[in-house]
Amino acid sequence: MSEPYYITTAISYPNGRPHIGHAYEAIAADAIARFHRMLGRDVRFQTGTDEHGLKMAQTARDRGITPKELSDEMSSYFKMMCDSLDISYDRFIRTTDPDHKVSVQALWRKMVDKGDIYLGRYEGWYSVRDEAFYDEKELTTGEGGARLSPQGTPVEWTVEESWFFRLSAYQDRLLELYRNHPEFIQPEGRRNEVIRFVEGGLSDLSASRTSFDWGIPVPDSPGHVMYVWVDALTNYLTGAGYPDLDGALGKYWPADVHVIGKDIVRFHAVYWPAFLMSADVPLPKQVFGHGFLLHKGEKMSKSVGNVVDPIELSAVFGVDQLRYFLLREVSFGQDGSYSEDAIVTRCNADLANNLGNLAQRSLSMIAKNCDGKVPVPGDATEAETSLLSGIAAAEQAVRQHMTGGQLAIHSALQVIWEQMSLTNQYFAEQQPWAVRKIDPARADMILYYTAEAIRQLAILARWVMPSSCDKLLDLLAQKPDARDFAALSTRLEAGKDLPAPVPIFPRLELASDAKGN
RNA sequence: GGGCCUGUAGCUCAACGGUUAGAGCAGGCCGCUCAUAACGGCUUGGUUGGGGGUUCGAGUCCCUCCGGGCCUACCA
Repeated sequence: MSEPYYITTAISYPNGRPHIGHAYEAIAADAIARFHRMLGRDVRFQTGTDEHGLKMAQTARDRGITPKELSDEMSSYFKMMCDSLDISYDRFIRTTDPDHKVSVQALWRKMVDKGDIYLGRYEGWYSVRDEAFYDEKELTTGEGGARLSPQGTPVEWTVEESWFFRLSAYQDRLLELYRNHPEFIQPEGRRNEVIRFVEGGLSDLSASRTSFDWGIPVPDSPGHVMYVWVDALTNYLTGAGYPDLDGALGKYWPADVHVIGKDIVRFHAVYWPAFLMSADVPLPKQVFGHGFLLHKGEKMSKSVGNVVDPIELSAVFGVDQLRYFLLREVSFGQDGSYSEDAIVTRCNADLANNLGNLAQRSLSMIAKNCDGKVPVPGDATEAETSLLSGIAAAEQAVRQHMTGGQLAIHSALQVIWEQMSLTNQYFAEQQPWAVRKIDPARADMILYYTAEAIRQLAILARWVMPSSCDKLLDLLAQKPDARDFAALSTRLEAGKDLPAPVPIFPRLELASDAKGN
């Protein structure tokens, strides 16, 4: 069996509908997962929802339904988003899944056995109305000097019993991990921040709550439910069959990469490895903190009203168009900016004009002049040789960008699209439409090599735009099992019947009411 | 308060301390007609945020100022 590859996204907290940021993370992780599948790896890709906690319980109460009913509904929106964006998850995990409870409680017991869990007190300013603790500096002073929460509700100093995790004991081992495995936290900037944070000293972590009950119960401790991060992070292990890592799914652990947003790097790069060290579970190989998507350079927020529904966007511009745009336009790891305007510009230039039109013009020439069959290649000249060797070199560059620990998705795409431009150049220089009049065999040959280049380019881009590239490969009569990187070296078969060509990437237009958005 | 990152052509970004700072998109001109008014060629455009310094040589290193962003911290 081929080498396992386990990749996860963060699980989303479904107290609202999914937004473009959720879509971005899912798309990026999906592309990486598909890339490794095309490389022949045995890929396991997991995403899902994190459903416990106070907020969900409150919202459910407000709506007069049970937390489970609420999370069933909300989780389904996230699953629907994944399905409509062609996210090829192997499991959509929910923290309310029965096996997750088993997994979390097993991990907890291991940490208890290690002596890393102890009973203590969690103290702070607590608002009964908000059911939340607030930091001193968040408070405001109301009438008569009363302390108020940011929501204006009264707070009182509250002492709550809580189980604590002995995080402080892991400072040295964590620093050693970061030192010995620079690739553990990526990108580089995030790594530096985490190191400085840990160097500054670690406090023990409150690991249970008694103020609400919508969560996974702490074993043998009535009234206590698991703190959110113990619960949520463990989903990655649950997906590998924990506590039975010798089972069918155990081969996927340790995970190759957790793809997450930069805001939760600390939980994944500090708490998570500490929990695992405590429980004697091998550590994941990498935590990759991607950047945020900004709308025209500004943060998205409900109050500004620039929160965009990814499903709507993909319905307007196309799923693969959205996928391509996000992965090509944003430097993976950096923050990125998007706008409908930018999507249209980028997709028209790269997809409709460069790739789509190239395919359409060459394939329709084959349809008209070659009886709809793959023409005979003949003996390649310098032009054809360098065309294909350029693409072969690009494939190597793409592999390096995607497997070098950097996950430079945008660079990989850039390299592929350079080859598309070169193929357009080849086609224009060779002028098969003119050559046909004086040397039909040579014209056939030009069309053959152009089609072959398109076949290879479609394979190279397929992990980013699965359905469009599959359509393109359909037009080249390629079988489903001839679409991975291994198939790059098997040339088009002359004489094979091709279906009538159809345009794959239509030109996009900005909806008039969306101009400038 | 401490620390990190960043500011390069209208836009998005490249440039091991080394020849006249590059590319894509956008703009302009020309060509072509096979194609989704697409493609190809040529081209306009930057005192690399300001100032100072190190160096034979600085976008690249150092200092400082200005403008963004982020992490972190119990100064009222």
